[in-house]
Amino acid sequence: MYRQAFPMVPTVLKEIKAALFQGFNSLNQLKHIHGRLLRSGLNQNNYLLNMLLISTFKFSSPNYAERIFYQTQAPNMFLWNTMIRGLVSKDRFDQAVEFFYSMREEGFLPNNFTFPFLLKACTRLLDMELGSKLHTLVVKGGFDYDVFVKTGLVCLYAKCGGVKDAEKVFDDIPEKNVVSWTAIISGYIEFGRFREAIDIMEMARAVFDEMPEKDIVSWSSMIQGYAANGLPRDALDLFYQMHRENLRPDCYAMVGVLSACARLGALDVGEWASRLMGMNDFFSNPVMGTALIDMYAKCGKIVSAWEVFLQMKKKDLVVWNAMMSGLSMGGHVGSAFSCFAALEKNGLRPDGNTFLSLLCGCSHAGLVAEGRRYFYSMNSIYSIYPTIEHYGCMVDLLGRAGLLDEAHSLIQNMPMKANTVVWGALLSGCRLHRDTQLAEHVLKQLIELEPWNSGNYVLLSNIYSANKKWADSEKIRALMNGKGIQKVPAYSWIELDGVVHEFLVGDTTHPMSDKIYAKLGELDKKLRAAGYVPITDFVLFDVEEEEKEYVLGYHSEKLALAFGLISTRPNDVIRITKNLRVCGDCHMAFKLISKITGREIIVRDTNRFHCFIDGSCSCNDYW
DNA sequence: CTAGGGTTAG
Repeated sequence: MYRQAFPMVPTVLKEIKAALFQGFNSLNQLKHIHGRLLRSGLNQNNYLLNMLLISTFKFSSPNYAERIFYQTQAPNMFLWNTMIRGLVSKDRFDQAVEFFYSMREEGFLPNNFTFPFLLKACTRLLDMELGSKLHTLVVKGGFDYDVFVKTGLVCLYAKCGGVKDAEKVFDDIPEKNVVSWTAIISGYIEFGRFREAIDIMEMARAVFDEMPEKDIVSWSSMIQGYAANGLPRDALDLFYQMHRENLRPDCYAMVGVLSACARLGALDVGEWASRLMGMNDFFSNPVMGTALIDMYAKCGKIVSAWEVFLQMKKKDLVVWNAMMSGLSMGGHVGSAFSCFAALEKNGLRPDGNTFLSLLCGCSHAGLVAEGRRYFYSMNSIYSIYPTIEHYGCMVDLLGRAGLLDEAHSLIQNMPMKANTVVWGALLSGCRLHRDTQLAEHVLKQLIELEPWNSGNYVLLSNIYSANKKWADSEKIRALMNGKGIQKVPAYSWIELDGVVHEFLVGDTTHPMSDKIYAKLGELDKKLRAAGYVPITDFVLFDVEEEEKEYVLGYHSEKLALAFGLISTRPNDVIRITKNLRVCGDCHMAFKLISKITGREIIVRDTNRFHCFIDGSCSCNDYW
């Protein structure tokens, strides 16, 4: 049917404008309006087209947006900017940059609105070459004064340049605002991934304390930064402070605090924090759900983790991986295997992390054959190349099972250079199976890779002593002392009423120290009566000879346990977290203590969970 | 029409 376009324009224009202002409920509705625009001859009205484009990106249809754009005869700056912004918002960074080049070919110069989008694309692409060019263009175009543009540059340098460059741009911003302040904080935090985290967080904190105005983004960035950079207690402190200042956490702050709780094993805090939000937020947002699952799993409450997992509406691969990793750590390997099968049925493809969870689960359960099968299937079925972490898991698996030669030859044949994690895994195997000869070789590798780590020297010298090679033993001691090497202290902590109590070996600084030691004395009597003898044969344990028995009695996990026993009600479960692996002597003592006291004790070490109930442990003494 | 923030594994 032929329609005369012109006379209809005023009414159609009104309708289309109304529709555009109102927004659309579906992409089809949008396409319908686009059709009307085309038929009415208004399809070259850039103002209307721009509104249409923005809506199209809202519906996640960058391809359709492109079609609209290419039908436009004379796109103006607004349209170019909207396209670039839209593509960036859909993570199509390469395409955004291509659009930028076409734009310049068409004779348009980027303006102050173009640069922030472009800089973001550039940042995400980690393309510093393009970044430098953009910086030059910014200066040439005279957009140097613009806070928005400058903040984009701060982010660029922070992510793919260096903090120094980021600082230079930041200092130069004439009128800084919350966003630019937060950008430089994020820059420090980002940098913490490569450098000494503690210093970096101190720098970030200095800026945070100094900034004139903070908003939820600044708070959650700091919280997340603490959590991710090994300072989860500071993350909690800051979260509490934010709460005291009556700022409601949003999903980013929530993810940050849950991640901190997961690292600390602080279940009560985690549950309290999660209740500050509606449960639906966790079920509908995969990132939040993952954080909650991980928190529950790492705090040993796997049932709750599973419940969250079941209720989540959209489960992406990360959600599955977190669940599987939690199951593996908790010793529920069979469930992790089932998850793996279910994941594929749900149309997802496993990635490297999926296999790390599986291999870690096999390792804890001693399932050598299954582990080998998964490991070799990575390449042959899924075309995933094992990384050094996968090799580390395999060495761990084989080493625990006593297949030390196979583990060693795996290291020698792997396509990359072994790191300390891999050698460390083999060393654990040597320790478990009392192979001092191989351990000697491993320790030499470790000393080469980390000459600052005292433990390696102590162990090697112990081995020499055990083999009566006194001169060698003495040489190693001298070498170590000459370098002024210090030990990494082991510590354990326990959470009570939202407060984290920390203990070092032989710690006497806790306010209840007297009672704790009294309790330990009482326990020791009962233990010895029950037939416990301290294990002091520790050639392959990093314990100084003369202090062995003394130290064993006051290991950090024992102090935390004694404190837990006197500070909780008789039937409460005691949850302890340790920054290193739980020691063999403590493990034996804890089993007996769980029987003597009738308590359930859960210890999370760097590696796995140990649930002590009625005299036995969930790891079956295999860890 | 603009800039800053997140999860598993390390």
